[in-house]
Amino acid sequence: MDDALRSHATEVFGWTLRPDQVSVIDAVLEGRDALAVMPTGSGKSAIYQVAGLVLDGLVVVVSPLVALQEDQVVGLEHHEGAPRAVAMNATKKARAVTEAWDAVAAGEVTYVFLAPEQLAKDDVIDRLRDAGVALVTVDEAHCVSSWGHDFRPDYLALGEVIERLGRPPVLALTATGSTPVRDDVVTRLGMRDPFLLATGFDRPGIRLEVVRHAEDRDKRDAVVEQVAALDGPAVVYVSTRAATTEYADALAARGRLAQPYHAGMPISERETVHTGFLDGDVEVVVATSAFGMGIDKPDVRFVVHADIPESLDAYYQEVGRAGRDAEPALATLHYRAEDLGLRRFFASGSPRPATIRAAFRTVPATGSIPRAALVEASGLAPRTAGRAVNALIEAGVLQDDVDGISRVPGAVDTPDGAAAAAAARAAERERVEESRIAMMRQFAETSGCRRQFLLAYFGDEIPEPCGNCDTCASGTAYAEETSGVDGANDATWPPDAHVEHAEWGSGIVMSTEEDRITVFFEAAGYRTLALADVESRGLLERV
DNA sequence: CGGTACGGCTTTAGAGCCGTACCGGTGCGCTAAT
Repeated sequence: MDDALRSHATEVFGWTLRPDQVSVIDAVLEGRDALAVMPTGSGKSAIYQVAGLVLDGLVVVVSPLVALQEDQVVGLEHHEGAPRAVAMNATKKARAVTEAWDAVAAGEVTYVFLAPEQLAKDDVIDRLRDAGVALVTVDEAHCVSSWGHDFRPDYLALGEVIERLGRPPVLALTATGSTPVRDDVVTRLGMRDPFLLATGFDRPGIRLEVVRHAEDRDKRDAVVEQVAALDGPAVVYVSTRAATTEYADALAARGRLAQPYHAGMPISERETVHTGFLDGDVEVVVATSAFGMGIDKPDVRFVVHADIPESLDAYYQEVGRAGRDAEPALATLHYRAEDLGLRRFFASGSPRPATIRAAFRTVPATGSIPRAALVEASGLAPRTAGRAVNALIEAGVLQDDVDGISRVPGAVDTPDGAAAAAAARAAERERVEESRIAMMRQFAETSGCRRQFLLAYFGDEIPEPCGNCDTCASGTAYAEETSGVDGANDATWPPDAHVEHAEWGSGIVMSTEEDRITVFFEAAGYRTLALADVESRGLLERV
């Protein structure tokens, strides 16, 4: 990045770039793929915004929420001299969309914001490709991993979409992601040897606490008791919509300005709660996971989990909404082992065999069928069909390329075989999900330092207990930390090392403790092995 | 997987226990009815 661009960026956007941002911009401008894992508010958007100043062509930004797209467009419009930005989504009037596409075709637009569902449409791809795409940015890229396989299947097709756009460089941005999630994003987007920037995950100002409960009733009482006494903006996360109103009512009865928030509420009510929280008219938001992306309030003092999340990735993302102003904050997890049952339920639920067979039958033995035509011909609901197709792609039965969906040569070629292959792959996925839930459980039940555990999960290591969590306060974290990490083991099995296990296949070392090692296996999920066994029985092999 | 609602049962008339069925998160885009 030369001085001219640097000063041009400062002139247009008003900020000065940090070296880490520059390193990613440089990679992208050289035509390299890049994955940047940076905290919210650290200027991820600046990367593609600055790139847009010099790149010759469109900067396509895939964004999961329409609200985020609009925020970005408005933000860019604020800067005089910034290239033009448009968002394409279903909330736009047809006329506005037409005008926007005309402007794109005329070369008057640089940034185009859209959701992956827009990119599932052929005409959208054609228009973008004809205008010339210089960079594809996938914002909130962890959505590819967490939503792609079922909730929003179009996320999974992004890799192919990028090919069809002429395979420009790909920039993936996210504030979260353990190593397996990052690898998943890289694989699914088809990124090639990406430049990786992962800034530190530690948020030392957030105190971490876990409170264990045996009875559901006691847990509910304890949550209400705690939150009613808190002084400062708070978010309470729960796992069901019904619980949002139950807690909000109980807190309101205790004199707190508390409001529920979940995806089943009318948009206007959701906005009222959101803006009320920003303005201070709402002190406590009791929410499902719907309250998250796009919520940028710096002075949230408390994040209280009344129910345990599905993974440490989700947990830390939610916890990370506290204390963005760098002032002290508190994160409390109210834990009951039974609450993990709901998470297991959410993690299950694969397409039914009959659905898989129906989707498979629509794919010709030779040649291919476009996704849209397949959905039509299958007679299935679009979403159901999308999930089934994705399940078959993941199972290696079908493939997605420029012409559409086709059979993988040499793979199973009967509907029953396809159903069996999909079921086997789904079982593998459930094992992985189950292991992520198990990691969440281990975090909740550990007597060691919470932060050490959490950061190890994200591939960061801190040498000493943090001093700002409940186990450090009680002293158990120090008791756990016996003779320290064995340097020899660390050298043999360093974090991120690729290993092979006879039964579980290939994996990545997540962390090594004094007597045990945690490895993430692609097919089996997180597994913790005793180092003694690993050494004596040769369970793992470096690859 | 676990919680709740509900119907039926009982060493039977009022209440508690049991088994069973059902439900549970996240957002895009599009359509139909007002």
